[in-house]
Amino acid sequence: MPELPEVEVTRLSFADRIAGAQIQSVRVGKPLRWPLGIEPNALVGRQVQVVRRRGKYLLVDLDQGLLLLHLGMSGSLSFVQQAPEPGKHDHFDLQTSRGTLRLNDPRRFGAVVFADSEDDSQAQKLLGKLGVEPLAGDFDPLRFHRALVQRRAPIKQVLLAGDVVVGVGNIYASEALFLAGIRPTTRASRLSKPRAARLHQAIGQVLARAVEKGGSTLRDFSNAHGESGYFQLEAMVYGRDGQACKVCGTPIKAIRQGQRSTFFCPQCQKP
DNA sequence: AAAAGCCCCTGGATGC
DNA sequence: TGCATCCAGGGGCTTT
Repeated sequence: MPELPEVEVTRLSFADRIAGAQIQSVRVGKPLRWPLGIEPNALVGRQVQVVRRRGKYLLVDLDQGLLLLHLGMSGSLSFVQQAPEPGKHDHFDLQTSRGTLRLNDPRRFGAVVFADSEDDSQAQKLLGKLGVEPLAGDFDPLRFHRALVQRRAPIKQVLLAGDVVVGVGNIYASEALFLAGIRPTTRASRLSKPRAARLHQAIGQVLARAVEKGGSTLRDFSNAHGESGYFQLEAMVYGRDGQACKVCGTPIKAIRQGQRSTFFCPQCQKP
């Protein structure tokens, strides 16, 4: 579910409220993707400092170490003063002096991992190969083009891989490629400098807009306040198989690339 | 090195 | 409130 916009919207919805809180108890439910990596009780008494984001990971800095949170496909966080009894899909609770941060994740592809520092091997295994942040200043079109030229895979799959640029998942990859007028099957290495620059711009544009709209709520995404997102209403191609292109009226096509669905307009998007 | 497949897991939608 | 099948916003790991 959660791509960069959903993760960022989630972060914004609780970061200020949890900053400075002291951890009072930790509850773990069913196993998530990876073990926590620390005895839960060892976190009690530590203080939450800031909540950052790297790609689709949330980094919760503590006064000693940090927690890496990933929402996987179906995860969402809530942060409330008084948490109700945990439901069957509530698999992690961080009860603090300011409220309880709770991870709900039916499919359990998500994770909460403790690391002593961002540089240690535990954290680097997850963060080490991540590409550039698309909403940060160091995402520049020429560098982007130079990276793409070395990849022969279809551009959609290069975007999803996350080692060139992070945060672009299945929805926003299709949307950005539509905005850029690029066919998702085009080999990344065949993109000209101007087309790469156009894609670079489209990625920034679509992600920023999605953050503004609170992310996309397709089935059940909500931020830590429980609020839905509305970007899906603005989707140009994602989930619109067979429907008319909003620009030219041509039916949108759905294909599969690397076991993921891809949507594009055969008229507006050139190989 | 890069690319392609596989798989983790649950639940909703659809078809029979 | 039957059963089988397919699909879903991710990504690490293994194999080519």
